[in-house]
Amino acid sequence: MGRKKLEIKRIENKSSRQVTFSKRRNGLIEKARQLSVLCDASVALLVLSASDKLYSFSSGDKYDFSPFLGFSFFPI
Amino acid sequence: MGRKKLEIKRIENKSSRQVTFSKRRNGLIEKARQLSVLCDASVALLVLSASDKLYSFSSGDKYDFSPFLGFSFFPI
DNA sequence: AACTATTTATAAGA
DNA sequence: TTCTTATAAATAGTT
Repeated sequence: MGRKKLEIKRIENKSSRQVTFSKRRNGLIEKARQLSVLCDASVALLVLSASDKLYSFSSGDKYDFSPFLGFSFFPI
Repeated sequence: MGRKKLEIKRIENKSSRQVTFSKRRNGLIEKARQLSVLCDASVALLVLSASDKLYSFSSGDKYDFSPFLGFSFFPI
């Protein structure tokens, strides 16, 4: 999508990468929410930026992912 | 997207809901993968269908979400 | 942060 | 249910 087709490989330019991260992270979270609503599905999504900021979504109806996910999230 | 605009609320027709689930689940997983590659982000995604089938994605480079997620996933 | 030209995702239909 | 296609939505590059 967008003015040009983008190859799916690491974006080398740092500011472009940050802008794309912000746009696509928001898009992904919204898509996750839509899937859970439209299809009665439980969805948990965690995104960790390269600078270790955490963004997440969890549909908390039938199952609840969130309490444990905080702890599951660890460096290897 | 698609022939008509779709309201974001539970799809009542069961077969439509299943078809939409399958399409959007695949789309969401692909978007998660792209975000992780493009932006050097760690992403973990869990999707549980209404009939309790699990689908997941995890970018396993800097952080590894998957081992714990299996256990984090519980009915409330 | 907004815009908009394009690409991509997908709702219906075949 | 797999493929097609018209259309809605996301977003890459621009301002």
